[in-house]
Amino acid sequence: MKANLEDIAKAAGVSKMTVSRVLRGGTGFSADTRERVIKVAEALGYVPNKLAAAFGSYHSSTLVGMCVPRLTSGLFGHVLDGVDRALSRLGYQLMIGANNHSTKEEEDWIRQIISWRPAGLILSGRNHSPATVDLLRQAAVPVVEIWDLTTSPIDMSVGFSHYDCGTEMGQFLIRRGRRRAGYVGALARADVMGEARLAGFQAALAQAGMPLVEREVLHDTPGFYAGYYGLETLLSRNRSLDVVYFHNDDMAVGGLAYAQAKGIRVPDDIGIAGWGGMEAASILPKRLTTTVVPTTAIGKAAAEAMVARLKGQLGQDVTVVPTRLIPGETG
Amino acid sequence: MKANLEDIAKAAGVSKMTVSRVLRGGTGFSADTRERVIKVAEALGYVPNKLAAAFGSYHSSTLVGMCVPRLTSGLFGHVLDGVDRALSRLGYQLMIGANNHSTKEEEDWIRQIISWRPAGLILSGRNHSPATVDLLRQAAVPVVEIWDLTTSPIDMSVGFSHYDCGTEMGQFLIRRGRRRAGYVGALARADVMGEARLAGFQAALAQAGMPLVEREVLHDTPGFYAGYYGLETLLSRNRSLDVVYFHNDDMAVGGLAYAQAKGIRVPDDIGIAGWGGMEAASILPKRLTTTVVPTTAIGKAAAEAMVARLKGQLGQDVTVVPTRLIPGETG
DNA sequence: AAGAAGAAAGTTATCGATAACATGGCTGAC
DNA sequence: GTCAGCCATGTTATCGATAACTTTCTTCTT
Repeated sequence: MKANLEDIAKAAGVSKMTVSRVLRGGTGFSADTRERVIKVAEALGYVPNKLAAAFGSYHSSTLVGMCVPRLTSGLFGHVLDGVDRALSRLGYQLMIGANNHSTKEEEDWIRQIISWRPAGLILSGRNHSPATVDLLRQAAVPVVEIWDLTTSPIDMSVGFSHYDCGTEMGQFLIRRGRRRAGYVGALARADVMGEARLAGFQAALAQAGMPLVEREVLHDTPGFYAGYYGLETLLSRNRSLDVVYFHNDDMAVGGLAYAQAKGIRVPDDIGIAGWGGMEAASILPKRLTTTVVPTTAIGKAAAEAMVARLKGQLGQDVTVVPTRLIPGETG
Repeated sequence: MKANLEDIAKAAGVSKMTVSRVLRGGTGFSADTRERVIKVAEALGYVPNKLAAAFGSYHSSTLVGMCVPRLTSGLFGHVLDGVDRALSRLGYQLMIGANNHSTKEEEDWIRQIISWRPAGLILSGRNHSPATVDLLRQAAVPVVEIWDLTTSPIDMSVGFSHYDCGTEMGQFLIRRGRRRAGYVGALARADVMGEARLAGFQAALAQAGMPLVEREVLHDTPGFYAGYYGLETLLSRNRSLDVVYFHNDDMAVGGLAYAQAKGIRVPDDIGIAGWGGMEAASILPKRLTTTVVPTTAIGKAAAEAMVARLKGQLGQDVTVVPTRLIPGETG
């Protein structure tokens, strides 16, 4: 890595500062100078040093950190994509991390990231360790919390209410005549937002005077297998259930597979509802009853809120994105 | 962000350099000094400035860049996860980008990333623009290319042969008695590696004296819908096919759904084979015939090769990871 | 007891870009 | 004709940590 501003300056017969101004596309130089500098920079194969730029002035970092629960989650893949598309177009770089649903791991990650003096951070979830909140406040870095909206944000936030998702689905299933509901989840302590959906679901049942008949929460990745075996466990305990709400679509599809394998008719014998809106769910023989989350839009909105803040514009502090309940044919 | 090395040095009554040595866990200080410095650093809530560290010395960057084709790909989500787990444990940070199967976008991304002087880069694929190769050579940055192994690497590489995947599947299907094969793919020009699988597949057919009867390549995301409509198109052109090889599992599952919807029996009327090993495929009523790719292992191996290089150890330049053909019940 | 060897510090220069301020030349208004 | 004011530029200081030396102080050997 050879050429720096000084080399260009010498070759073009101007000062470093003028080169800097030209290359950043500012003002304060003639068209003639501009052309000369750009030509020289290209000839020397100049590669800017953002390390130096960001270090020298606290305003010029183009680094944005983003922390998701798991990198293998299909939903968050789309959120990440939405963020990346919006940010990279504007010249920002994305640093990612996974917290595995642990506030401790999130704190460790933030400690690392903060030391890079990022322009902003995007976090998923509202659950942070006290040390994390301290750290963020001290660093005075813009923060967008995405995914959940139920509590008050640190700074900005983009998302929806998981509780409301659960309530809406509960009410829908009751309207469809379901009376004996069960729930299959995963990672109870860790995934606060899954718990919020369950709480909303139970609230809807309670308001209609029904209990949650049975629940099973596995200590496993919330995927197909967990759904399959979760439903098996639930039904082995109680055959009278007429609908099961799953932690997410992956698990619901697993449950569907179990029902099919055992000759249990869906939705006649039992209803099945998921959450999240995985792509696969929409092309099953029977469309899954679920709640679709606008993942890419959340990512895009988060990136835009961040950029607005960085540009000093007055952005919205809380952005609510609508989820959509898909009636489907399994509920 | 207040405290820096100097503040700690003053408060502890030592020099900046000593503080630096202590906090980096080097040598050259007494146990007494060490304790004092660490206590002061904690009291002041010191957050290191990696920007300054990386800028000041070219050896201390802990930034690794990784570029994948699409962030929404389930397979690459797992690769990313493997890389992240291995790297973050060692204190490295991951900067990501997506190239959307375009060497131009990859080049743009690399240009951005290089200006952060990363310790290393992980790229997916072997197809790079000449300018990219130049840039990488000039920057003298360690590079791990993952995913495909068929051509000679820039630096290090981790992956397998897509061509061989295709050949193996072709031979397998022939052994199962298939004679009239079709192919459904997507994004032909862009996804070089999908094309390599097809080439291998065709080579296997040719060696057995069979042609590829029919092929359909959609200009669409290689997902469920593309598979569904791809098979529909293929069969509308030629009903005599007895097996169809799909670009990936997502598309194969879409094809499976189409067959089911139209009452076409699988594997009796037609065989279906995919590639990649998506989780969902393994729990379908009939296990999908496919090739499983060890995604997480590839990520882990790539990260380890990178770290070995960064630590000056002599690592393997080419790591071959085995793929596994799953016979399944649809082929 | 003198000198060598090594541990525990301190000093100085440096990385590359940018902010903030300083300068010099030209234009236009009165 | 003069001076305000703007434009194009140059100068200087600075960000925080680290590499490479240098210095000081022990300790051990012969």
